[in-house]
Amino acid sequence: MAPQPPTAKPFSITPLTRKIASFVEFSPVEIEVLENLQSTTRLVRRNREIVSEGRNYDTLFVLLDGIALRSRILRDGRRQVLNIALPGDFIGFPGCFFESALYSIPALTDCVISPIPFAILVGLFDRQPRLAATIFWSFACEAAMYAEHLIDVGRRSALERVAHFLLELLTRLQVIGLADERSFRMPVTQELIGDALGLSVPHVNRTLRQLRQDELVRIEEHVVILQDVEALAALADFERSYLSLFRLPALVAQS
Amino acid sequence: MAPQPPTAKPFSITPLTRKIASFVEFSPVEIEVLENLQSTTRLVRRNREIVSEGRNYDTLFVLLDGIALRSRILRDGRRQVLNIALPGDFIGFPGCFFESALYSIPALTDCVISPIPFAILVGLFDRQPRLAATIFWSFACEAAMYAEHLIDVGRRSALERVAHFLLELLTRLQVIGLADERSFRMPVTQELIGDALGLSVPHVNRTLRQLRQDELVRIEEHVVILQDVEALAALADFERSYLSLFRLPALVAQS
DNA sequence: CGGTACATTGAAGGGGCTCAATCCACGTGG
DNA sequence: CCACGTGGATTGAGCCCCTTCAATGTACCG
Repeated sequence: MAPQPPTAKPFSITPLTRKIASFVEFSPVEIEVLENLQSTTRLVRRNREIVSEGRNYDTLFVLLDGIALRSRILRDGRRQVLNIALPGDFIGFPGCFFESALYSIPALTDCVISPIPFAILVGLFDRQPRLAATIFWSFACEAAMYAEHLIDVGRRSALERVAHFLLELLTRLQVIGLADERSFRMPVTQELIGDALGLSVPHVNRTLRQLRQDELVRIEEHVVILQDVEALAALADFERSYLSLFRLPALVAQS
Repeated sequence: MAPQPPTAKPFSITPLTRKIASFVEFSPVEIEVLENLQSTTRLVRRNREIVSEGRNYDTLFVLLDGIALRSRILRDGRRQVLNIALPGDFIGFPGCFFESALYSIPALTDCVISPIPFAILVGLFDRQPRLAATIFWSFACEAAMYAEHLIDVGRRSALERVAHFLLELLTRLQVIGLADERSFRMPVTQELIGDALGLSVPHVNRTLRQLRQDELVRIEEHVVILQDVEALAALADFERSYLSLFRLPALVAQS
């Protein structure tokens, strides 16, 4: 599905564990608990919904493999893609904390997910506070992505938006070892980009052409190549701190 | 600052307590713990910053009185207002969970705030899991507001955006007893609305004029009157469930 | 009385949309 | 092996929503 991760890890380590453990040093016991949380798995086929807007859930899910979207369809058919869920992400926040899910989560590719009942998650706060705090933090990180996305759509031009969108994807995929220095593989259609950024398909097309002509981005056969990451970051005013500079270590040490 | 709350409560109850207790039935002990969290207060003057982007914090804050903004200023001076913080809201999520705050939080009016150290918040998960879960949920609610805001800016017209924005404010203010059936008092400038919704000031002006001509909204002397809430909700496709229909009771019962 | 903050209005322009046609790769069934 | 359908990319023409720039009005305030 993507380039191999740069660092080899034991095959039993899931993307969630890898992501979370890349920030905090966990004990073997904590790692084991974390892995056990993900022991039940389920396969969801491409284009089916992992979560459906309006239905009621009493589990969260961890996305173990594949890519999913969080999206809302408006009455008149317009669609807004809120976010893209990558391996290691929790699915169901914040929607699942409501009586009925606020958004749908369709699988963009075949997905392997692992349900985590609320009750277990809540119990974690007692028995594994460091783990709980880490999971808790990951929700804060997701909220920060929404906020950053909001700035994107509210105050940036189409060119800046697309650049920012691709840079965020690159950075997030790098964290979980699914992207190399400047490229990644993902079935991003222009319709998807448009629905994420509030643009029409024709205009996404023209914007991508512009980026191609400026030799900044190439998309070929579902492989996205950011030819000049520096220039793109300058263009989009991209600050990666909201994806990495979190203060979990301090938080956890205090508890 | 606004119409009187519809239900009389003991004067010692803070807006946070009132808001949280409106969803879940708490014991007297829990109420007391919740109140004690807010025993230290600080006054922040209008136009000063409660939180400054880039600085480091080890407390969250509860907004006890007044109105604050969460916002980001881009390099070229464009501003995006992410959200409006009302009495009873937590301030500092998600920004304060990062090494340096991601956004600034300027006080729109004089504000009374109460700092809550991270350490205490984390400790709460042990000793008062119901309270902790409730606070936890309020973060989910905030994330949902970001997502809803994103849909607004990404896929709705200026008219729909303004209508949705005002409806959300009305609903949130009603929850804390600061709005009556169809109006509230708040110093919303057209610049603020524009920066929240990704619109220019002149266009906000024209949009408001349209709403006024259609006899849907009047803004006079900082008092916002939604003359026809039903029609506005239909226009904006406003669904209040993301502000109220949360499933905390079930969550807490399980723990 | 001048300064500041905000609302209002007009003119002109552009960024992005809508509508529509075309093209291409791919899969599927006859 | 070809015909056909489908999903997606691409391109063009026309236009409109919203922006930018600029001027004016109007409170309020030290």
